[in-house]
This record gives sequence, C-alpha cells and structure tokens, in this order.
Amino acid sequence: MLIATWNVNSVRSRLSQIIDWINQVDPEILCLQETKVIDDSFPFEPFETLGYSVEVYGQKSYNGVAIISKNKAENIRKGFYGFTNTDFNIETFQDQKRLISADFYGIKFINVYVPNGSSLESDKFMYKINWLNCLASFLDEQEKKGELICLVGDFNIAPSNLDIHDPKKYEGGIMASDIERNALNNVLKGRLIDCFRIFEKNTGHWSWWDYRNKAYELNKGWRIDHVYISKALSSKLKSCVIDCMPRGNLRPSDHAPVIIDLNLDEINVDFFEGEDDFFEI
DNA sequence: ATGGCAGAAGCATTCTGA
Repeated sequence: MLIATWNVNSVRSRLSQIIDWINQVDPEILCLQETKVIDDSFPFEPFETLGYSVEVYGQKSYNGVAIISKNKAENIRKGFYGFTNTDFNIETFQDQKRLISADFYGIKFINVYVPNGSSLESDKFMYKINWLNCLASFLDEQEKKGELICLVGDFNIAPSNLDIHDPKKYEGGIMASDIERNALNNVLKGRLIDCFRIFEKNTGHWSWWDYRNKAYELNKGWRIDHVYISKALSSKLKSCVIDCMPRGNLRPSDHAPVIIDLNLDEINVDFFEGEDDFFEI
C-alpha cells in the first residue's frame, strides 16, 4: 500500500503531471502541499474520475493542503484541533492552511506544509518555530489518545547535514539551523521515525531543487520532504523512496514526491471483512 | 553580496516561496 507526499507548487498548474503520476504509481493515499487554491476552485473531477476521494484545505495564492485517497477518509480535520494545552492559541494559526488530517486503516495521517521561515532574522522565522511547537503539542495530544501516526509533508527543514548538497555553505542558515532541527526533533520526540533513513544512510538524496541556477541539472538539492511513522508501525514499513522523475518534467514542481510502502493488508482490512461476514450469517 | 526561477493576482508589477 503506497502512501505519498508531494509539494506540487499549485495543483492547477501541475494537474496533468499529478494525474499522469497517479496513473503510473497508483498510490493508495497522496498528500499534496502548496495547492494554492481556494476549496471551491480545487480541480476535484480529474481525481474523482480515477476513483479517488479528495479532501482539501486551501486558500488563495498561498499554502493549501489536500488528501487524495482511494478509500473515504474518516475524521477529516482541517488545521490544529483538540488542544488541552492552553500554551497555544490555535486560532492564531488558522488563517494559513497548512495542516489536514484524516484516519485510514486505524492510522491518523497528518499532512503538513511547514512554514519556510524566510531567514533566521525574519518574523516569519518565529512563526515557523511557533508553528512547529504547536505541531509538537498537537502530536502530544494524539499520543495521549494512543493514536498511530503517519506524519507527512514539506517540512522545510533538512534534518541533518546529510540532507543538504552543500552543508558548508548552508548549515546554520534557513532550513538548516539548530533552532529548526531542535524544533523538528521536539515534534518527533523519538516516537516518530524518518522512514527514508531506515533504508538510506548516505547523503546525496534530495526532494527539492531550487528553480534557479540549474539546481536540478547540477543535482544541487535538499531533502526537506519527509514521511514519519509511529515506531509501532515500523515493522510494517517495506520501503521509502524519493521519486525524482517528475522533477525532470517540463514546468515541474520544485519538489519531488516521497513514497512509502506500508504493509497494512493483514490488519484492519481483513478484520472488517470478517466482521461483515459474521453479520451476514 | 545579490539575483537567479516560478505561480498567483491581474494586467504591470509585486509578493511570496525555499
């Protein structure tokens, strides 16, 4: 069962590429970021024609997230919710549409578009850190409820210097600072694992290449798009890959999709099928 | 040190992103 995340940098500009990619890869769930469109204008029909359900949380021009799934989502929630920790006024984060979550197969899928932050001196940087701290608290709430988690998206952080093509040039700067890495680690708290690093320990693997300066042609990228799963799900994880191919398209997104293969076939699905049989007797 | 490339809004150019 393939779960994918892709910052598409405008769902309308990238629509035919996304549909082509779905036809090739056949993901069970595809989480999109930077859809850049209000919900009323989202292109639902091409996805629904392929048999997918679509849940969106968008805004005009900026941000926007969506979950495209073969099965209907349960408990769809848009933005942060359910806080018992009053340190965060989640209302202050609701104007930027950066998080959507839904349950499938007994797992809570959380799709995020983490703020970029601009530069360490910027007001946007404080917003980024506050947003990440709020995400950490949100995950604390989920952990209290015993939820299994799959957290995916564009994190706008290279977790380590292995995730930057030129760490000497960029370390300490935006997307590569200790402040951001500490904030990300506070989200993960050891309870969530970076799926990509289960399979690949070396540098040289990127999910984002700047549009400028021939970054893709020169393979000067960053690994800032991630999939994290609860430790309890780690035995179900079969693979995690970055699919670089769409970055080579004409008029591409600057990000590539990241795909995990989760072996969930023998849990909830079988259970529910068995339950149906029982009640039909 | 700066700008470079791209999308949206909207019609020239600015804002934002990473």
